Amino acid sequence: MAGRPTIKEVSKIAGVSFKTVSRVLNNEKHVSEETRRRVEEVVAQLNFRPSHAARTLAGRRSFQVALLYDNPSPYYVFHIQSGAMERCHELGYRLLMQPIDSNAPDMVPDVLALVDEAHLDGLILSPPLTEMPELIEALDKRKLPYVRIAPGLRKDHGLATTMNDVAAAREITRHLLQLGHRKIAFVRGPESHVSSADRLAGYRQELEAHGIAFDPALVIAGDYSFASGGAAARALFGHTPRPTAIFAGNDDMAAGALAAAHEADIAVPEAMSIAGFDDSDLARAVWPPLTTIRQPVRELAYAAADLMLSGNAVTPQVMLEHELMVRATTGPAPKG
Amino acid sequence: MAGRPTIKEVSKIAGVSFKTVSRVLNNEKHVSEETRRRVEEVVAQLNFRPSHAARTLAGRRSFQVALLYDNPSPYYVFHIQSGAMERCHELGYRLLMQPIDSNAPDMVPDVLALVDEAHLDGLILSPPLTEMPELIEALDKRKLPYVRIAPGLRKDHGLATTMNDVAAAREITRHLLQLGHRKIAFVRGPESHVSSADRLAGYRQELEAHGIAFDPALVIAGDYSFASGGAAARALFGHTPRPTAIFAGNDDMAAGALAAAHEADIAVPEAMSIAGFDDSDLARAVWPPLTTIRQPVRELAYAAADLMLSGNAVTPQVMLEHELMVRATTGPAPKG
DNA sequence: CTGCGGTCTGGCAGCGCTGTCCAAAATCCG
DNA sequence: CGGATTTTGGACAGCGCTGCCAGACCGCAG
Repeated sequence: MAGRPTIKEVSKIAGVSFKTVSRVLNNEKHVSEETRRRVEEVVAQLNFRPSHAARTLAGRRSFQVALLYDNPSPYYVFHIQSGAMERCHELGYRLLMQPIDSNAPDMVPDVLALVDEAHLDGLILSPPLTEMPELIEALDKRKLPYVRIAPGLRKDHGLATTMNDVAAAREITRHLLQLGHRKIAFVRGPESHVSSADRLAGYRQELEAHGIAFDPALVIAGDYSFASGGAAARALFGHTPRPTAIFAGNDDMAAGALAAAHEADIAVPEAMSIAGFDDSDLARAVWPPLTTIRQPVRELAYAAADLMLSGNAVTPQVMLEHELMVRATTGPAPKG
Repeated sequence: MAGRPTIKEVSKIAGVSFKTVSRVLNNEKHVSEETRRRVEEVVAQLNFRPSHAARTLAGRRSFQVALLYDNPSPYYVFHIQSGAMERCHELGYRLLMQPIDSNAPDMVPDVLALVDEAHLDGLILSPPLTEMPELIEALDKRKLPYVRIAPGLRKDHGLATTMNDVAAAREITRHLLQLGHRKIAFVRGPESHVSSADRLAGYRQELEAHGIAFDPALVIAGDYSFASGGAAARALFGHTPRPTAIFAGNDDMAAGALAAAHEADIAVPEAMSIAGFDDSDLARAVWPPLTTIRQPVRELAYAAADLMLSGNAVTPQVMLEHELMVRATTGPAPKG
C-alpha cells in the first residue's frame, strides 16, 4: 500500500539506469560484477520485490503456470499440489492451483479464459482432465505448453509423466497368487478413469500368465469410493465358493471391503486377503494395515513441472517406479 | 499468444471509446443500458478476457488474496482450500494457495514479499499461522486486511472465524459420561496447537462438572499423528484399572488408538470406547466407524473469505457450529 | 590508424488496463 | 426559455516493468 519501492527508486540509489536494475533482476549478462553487486545490495536494503503484474504485462512471459485438477481425493490432490509446487518454486515460477469441474459444459472455454486472464505460460493437467480430448485439442491448437500427469489415453502424445498401472496391478496379483490364492476378485473403478481399466488389464494378464482363466463374475464395478468397496465386498461374500482374496482398484474401496469383512466377521487376512492401490494415508490408518501399491504421486507432479519448465527434458515421457507395499491384509490362502 | 483481443479492439467493434468498455467490465454506473448491452455482446463474441496483470498494475486493487497454510493433513488443507476458493470465486477474487513453512526464520519477510509481488488485497491465515505474533504484528503494521481461521490466541483480535473447541470437547466427554464411563483418558495434541489445549480444557471442565476429579495420569501427550495415538493407547492399556474410554484430540490419533486396541484384542466399543475429533475422511473409513466431532472446516474457510471480502460483515468474529457424530466406537461402559 | 566485434549501459516506447478530468448531450427547474 | 444539474462518454496520463535499439568503450587484427 504505502511506499512500496519500485525499480526506479532502486536505480536512483544505486546510481544506475533503471534498465540496468532490470538486467540484474533477470540475471541477464552484460552487467559488470561491480554494478551487479551494488544493485543487489540496494535491492536487499530496500527489500525491493519486482511487481509480478508489471513483469507479466511488459514481458513475453508471466512465470505463472496452473495446475488443473478435478479429483475428490484430498490425499491425491494434496500430494500433486505439493510436488508441482516444489518444482515450480525452485524454477522461479508461480503455481496457480485450479480445481476444475471436468463435466461443466463450458470447461474448455473456462480453462482458456483462465489462460488469457493470467497470461499463463503453461498448464499441468492431472486425471481425469488428462483424458479430455476437447481440452487437449484446444491446447494443442493454441500451442500452449502443457504436461499431463498419468494420462490414460494417447499416452505418447506430448509431455507426460506416468507410472505403469498394468505392471503394478500384475505385481499385486502375482503377490496374491504366490500366497496360494486362486479365486481372486477384482473391484474396478469407474469407467471414466482409464487407470482403472489398466489395473483390470494387469489383473487379468497376470491371472492368465499363471494359467488361471479370467472369470468376469469376479469383477465387480465400483466407483473408487469407500461405500462402493463395501458393497462390492458384500456381494462377493455371497459367492460360493467364496473368493479368498479381493484386489480393489484403490485404497478407499479396499478400506470399504475391509470394513465389510470386519462386519461380516470374516478374519483378514486369515480367511480373506484384501489389497488396495495408491498407498494413501488410509492404507496405514486402517486395521490391519493395507497391502497396496505405492503410487509416486508427489514425484509424478514434481517431474511433470520439471518436464514442462526446466527445458532439460531428455524424453517427452517420463515413467516413474511404483512399489508393492506388503502389509498385513494379505496372507496365505486358507486351506481347503 | 496469438491474437488475444484487447479492450481497444472490443471498443473499436462496439463503436465506443475503450474507457467505456472498461466501465462496462467494472460494472460502473453512468453507462446507458443500450451501450452496456452492445459492449457485452462484443465481449462475448470475441471471447474477450481482461488481462489480470494490466488491471492490477493500473488499478488500486489486484482482486487477489492468498490462503496461507502449514498443515500436514491433506484432509484439512483440501477442505480449507475448497471453502475459501468457493467464496473468493463467487466474489470475483482469485485465490493463491500458499504452503508456508511457519518455522522458517524468514517466514514473515517471505510472506510480505509475496504480498508485494502479487499486490495482494488480503490474506487468509489458517492454523498454526494464526498463532504467530510476529506475522500478526507485521500485517497490522502494514494495514493489510486479513482473516484468521480458528485462531487459538487473541481470539478477539481482528477478523476471525472459529468454532468452540472447549464446548465441543465437553460435549464428547459428556457423551462418554452418559454412557457410564468414569475413567476416561485424553490423548492431547502438540503444545504448539492452541486447539489442543482448548480440547483438554473442555474435557477437564466437563469431568469436574460431573464431580469427577481430573487425573493427570489419564492425559497422555501425542502429536496429532496416527503413530502417537497408538503409542498413547498402548501406554493406557497398561494402567490398572484400565480406562474404559479414550478421547483423542483428533481423528488420526483416535485411529491409532483403535488399531492398537485391535492389535491387543480389546473389543471396541464393548471393552473400550474411543472417540476422535475432526470428522475427517478417516473417521468413516476405519472400522468400526469413529465417534467424533464434525468440525465445519470448509464452512470456516468459506466464512473467512466472506468476512474479509464481502464487506457486509456484521461482527468481526464468526463462530460456527460443530456437531457430535455418534458412530460405532463408543458404547456403554463395561460392567464391573 | 581504421574497422570490427564484443561488453556494458542508457533511452524510450509500450504492454492493457484504471483513475482523473473534462466536454457534450440530455434532463430538469423556475 | 436560460441556466443548473445529471448522465454519458472521450482524452490522456501513467501503473512498473521488459524489449529493442543505440551509443560508449574496449581490445585486437589488418
